[in-house]
Amino acid sequence: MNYRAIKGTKDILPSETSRWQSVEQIIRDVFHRFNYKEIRTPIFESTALFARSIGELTDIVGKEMYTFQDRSGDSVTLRPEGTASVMRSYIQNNLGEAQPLVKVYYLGPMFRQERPQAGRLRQFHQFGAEATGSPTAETDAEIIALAIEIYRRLGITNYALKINSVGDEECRPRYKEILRAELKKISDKLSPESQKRIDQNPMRVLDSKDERDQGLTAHLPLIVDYLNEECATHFQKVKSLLTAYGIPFTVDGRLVRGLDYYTKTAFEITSTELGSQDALAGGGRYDLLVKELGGKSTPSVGFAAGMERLMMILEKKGFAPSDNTPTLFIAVADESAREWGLKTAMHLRSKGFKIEIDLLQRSLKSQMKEADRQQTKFAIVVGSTELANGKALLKDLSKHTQQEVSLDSLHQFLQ
RNA sequence: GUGGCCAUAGUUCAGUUGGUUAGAACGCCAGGUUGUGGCCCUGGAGGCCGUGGGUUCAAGUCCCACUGGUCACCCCA
Repeated sequence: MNYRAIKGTKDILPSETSRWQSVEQIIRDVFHRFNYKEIRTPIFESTALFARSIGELTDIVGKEMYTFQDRSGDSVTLRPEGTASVMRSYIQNNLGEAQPLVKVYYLGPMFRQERPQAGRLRQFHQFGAEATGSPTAETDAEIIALAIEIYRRLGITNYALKINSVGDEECRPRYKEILRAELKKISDKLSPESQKRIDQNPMRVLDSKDERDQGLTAHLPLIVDYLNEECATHFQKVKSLLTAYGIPFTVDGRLVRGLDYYTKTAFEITSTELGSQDALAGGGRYDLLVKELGGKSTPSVGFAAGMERLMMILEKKGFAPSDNTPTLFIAVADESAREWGLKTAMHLRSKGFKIEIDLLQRSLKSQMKEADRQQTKFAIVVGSTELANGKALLKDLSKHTQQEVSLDSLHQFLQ
């Protein structure tokens, strides 16, 4: 075989697209119920946008981006996530000037050059939402509830919501210093990865999967205990709203987001039905980002979720997509009926019916087999006799019944 | 980037201590009173056994490399 899809990319085949479309439709519907409008941004942006927003020191920017020079020598990057582009667009198009709160969602491919594994591809799909312009805890709670509602609608049950507050530009640096000092005391016992993080991003050490690290850091202070009053009040409000909404959650004081722009609320939704890549969705508040990107200081909250991971669960659960099968298969018994069949197919399609007809000049038996394979609701067999009589047998393929119908009023029987 | 496992028809797999023409199931195609699906029956097409080296009288089977896949680390959705 000469050509294969690039490592870490996948074809979504005709046998799978119905399921994807159904799921996407439900996701869009939930977004619309919360009055979020879709935004579609380009899938590539100038490299600097991502470096600035996601953070120069993150793994995403440091080693996972598809970055290249275009023919004019500009450095461009395939988007590794959605928020940066949305915020860029928000600023560029002055979306915040038309209304104080802008609520948008997106759905589309993202790109990160990681080693592929279960639930992790190089081109993958994310959906997400951003609510920009509100500092209130109500907005954080809405974003979380919105994400949860999508999973609820899709019938996902084995998930867990973890939340945390990562503080703001005032209390977080203070906490980081305290934590850093504590980590330095045990630094020689920590994993090499964690040692590196002590200076760069000490909070990530608490998030380490390494069991020895977890044991060593078990008793260290958590940021929830060092929040300033504003952050603490905000966090409290988010929690009480989630409780009021009937959304179960656990506070995980070690939860940290991988992108640098988060402040205050951080959350993650994980599923026990996935492999080691078990995060279904993640998000939080990022009050500093818009200003960081050159806009007016504007508070914002959002989340992003992985489509493939969601599809993995839904496929396992046997999620049934909405019906896409043809309504009628027109089977022609002889040459005299072929042209009639083709014309009738066109006519009925224009009336809004899903019609299939054989294009391979196959035998009647083969046509019937094809109708069965396609799981069409009805099949009709037409030959010279039927054309002469103006009547034919319409067969209900699942009920195994048939009735004589007039060829002129076929559409009346196709419900 | 590091490591484990895997690689045989379209698909899922079986291939005995290396030993003649590489098999099954499903799928596909064609038939089964020349105008009728699903079940059943019969027949058929379809494999340089991932690629390249090596060991051997003999390699799908053993060894090495490469490529690809997969899972995990890492990271994250």
